[in-house]
Amino acid sequence: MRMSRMFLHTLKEVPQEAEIPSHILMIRSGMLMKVASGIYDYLPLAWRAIRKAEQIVREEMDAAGGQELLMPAITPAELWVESGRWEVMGENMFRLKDRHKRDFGLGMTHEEIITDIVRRSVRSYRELPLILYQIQTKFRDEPRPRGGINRAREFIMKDMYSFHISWEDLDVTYKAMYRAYSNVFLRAGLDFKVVEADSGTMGGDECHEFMLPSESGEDTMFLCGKCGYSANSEMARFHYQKPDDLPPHGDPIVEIDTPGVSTIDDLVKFLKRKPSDFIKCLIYRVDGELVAALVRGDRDLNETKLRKALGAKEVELATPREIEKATGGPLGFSGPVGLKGIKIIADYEIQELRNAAVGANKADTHIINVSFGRDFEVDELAELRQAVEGDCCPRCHEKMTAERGIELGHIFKLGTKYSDSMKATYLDEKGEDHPIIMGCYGIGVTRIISAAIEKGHDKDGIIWPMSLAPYHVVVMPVVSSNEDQASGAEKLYRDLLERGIETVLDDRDLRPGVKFKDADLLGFPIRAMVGERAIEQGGVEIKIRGGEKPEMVPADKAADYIVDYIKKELDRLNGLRTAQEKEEEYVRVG
RNA sequence: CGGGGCGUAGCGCAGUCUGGUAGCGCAUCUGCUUUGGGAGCAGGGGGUCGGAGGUUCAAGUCCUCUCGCCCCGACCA
Repeated sequence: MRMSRMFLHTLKEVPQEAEIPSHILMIRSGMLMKVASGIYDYLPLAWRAIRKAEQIVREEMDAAGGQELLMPAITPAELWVESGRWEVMGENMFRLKDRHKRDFGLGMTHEEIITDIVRRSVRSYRELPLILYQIQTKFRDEPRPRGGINRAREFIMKDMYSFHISWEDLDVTYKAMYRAYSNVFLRAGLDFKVVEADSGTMGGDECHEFMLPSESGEDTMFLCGKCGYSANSEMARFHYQKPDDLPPHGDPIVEIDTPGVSTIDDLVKFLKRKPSDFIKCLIYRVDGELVAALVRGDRDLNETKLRKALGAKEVELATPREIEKATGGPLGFSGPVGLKGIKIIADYEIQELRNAAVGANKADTHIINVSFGRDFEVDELAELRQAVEGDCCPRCHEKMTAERGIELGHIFKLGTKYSDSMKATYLDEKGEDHPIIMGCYGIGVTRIISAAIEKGHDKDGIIWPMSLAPYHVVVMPVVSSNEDQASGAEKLYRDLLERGIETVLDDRDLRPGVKFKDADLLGFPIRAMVGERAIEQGGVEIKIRGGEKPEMVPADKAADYIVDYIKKELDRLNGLRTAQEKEEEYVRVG
């Protein structure tokens, strides 16, 4: 590609819409253009990188026994109604009607569609296991798109689904996917971590997230440096040690006026006490029933833990009216003292509290000097609070660290959630009917690109891993109007093209500085320069993006040098993959 | 959905408080000079000031409504 003909518009200034490095650089480098919030044009350079990521994913999925297909993006409501997710997906789903007023949703994930395919075709246990996947544009009307293509409303995703006769068989594929996912990210040069996660509205059992540690990430993960325990913030448990002796109960409880003071922040100022001296009393609707959940004032309640502790399907904060009905007081003044007719569940820490302040279940009133066990009891103690940095590992009791991360992929054991509701069954050897056991596995393909830039950049621009770079090398005559330089560069350019190297020739008649800046911004892994110095010495200056000083290579060896370097670098990334494969045994399906 | 901020040329911004002929930098076009890290000079083009209504002799500026975008939070297959 000649840069004089390339559709490329780089920006010198930081676009006002962008905040995180990958978003800024994708716009500045002319890869990305916003069409609407969370909706982007992928311009030629971005598209080349995306296609490379896709290809890596495709190769690894095929190697792990997957078969690629393509499902529609426009999906009929009936299928979603069958699984119950037409409601569950709520406003996250883009919806439309056809001319006959029939309801459709734009695909945000395809469990329903694939389950429909399988139930209409698979009859026998002999056809299982089966692994199908697609790489396709997904649509999600995110409440808040952010970070450019990191969290977009339209994005490219690989979604894979597996079908089994048993949980044991699902395990085999799950492990194979775990490995295939690791391979994908290693080849993309991404140093990922795997964490336990909650399956949320996907339903199902075990699941893992593949995370790229990054400041720009939206998720927090908890990691134990000693035993390797890792979990996302939703799932992260911790070791709770009850103190051996607690201070004695203090003065008797007293009601005090707290006019209009209802948040912990305001109470801290009003009563001049620490946040940890308060008890947060949250009223939840748990599968239709109201429950009071207690955590210390400085803690956040983890709804996933609450849901699990109560063995419930759904937990949601109660409405102000429900709170009033349950406690007799308005929102912001709930407390456990004297609270009757409602189940109370508390975080373990609550039992340590003495002389705490709580809501009095009436307007503008709080109670102080409250002690657990003396002034109130609870129905149940459980781990309800969110883990924080410094909590101890639930397995080995070592201190854990917290780190931000970008979710690159997610694998789930679904079980029979969809096969039950949509009646996808197979016949076993005895001719008996059973629901098919399912797994599902997603990778954010476009997110691989933003993540790679998030990790691979410096003050001058992008530093692509060889495996994702839109082009491997830029050949640059330093002064295009100089005939020797132009013809030297042209020759190298043609040599490289002939040898199948993805090359651009910066033949634009611009000042050298502009071309250098663009080359750095666009992040080509290799820059081959033919300038005055090179011509004098009969060589080509070769500079590795992100590397040290350029190296002068004899002109007749330059193409070899570049070809070798690219091969070595791609081999290195592939080598990470095979090296890790040897470390662990795993079973490959297919 | 709650809180905060912003919409003025393709991009980045000033002008809005205090109403009076719409500006700057970058980009772009023409010419000349220049050429190893975002050149210089000269000349040119480009705007329904997000939209609608109102106040006023006069609105980018004041008032009302509305749309869009960004950030924090809630949410997140």
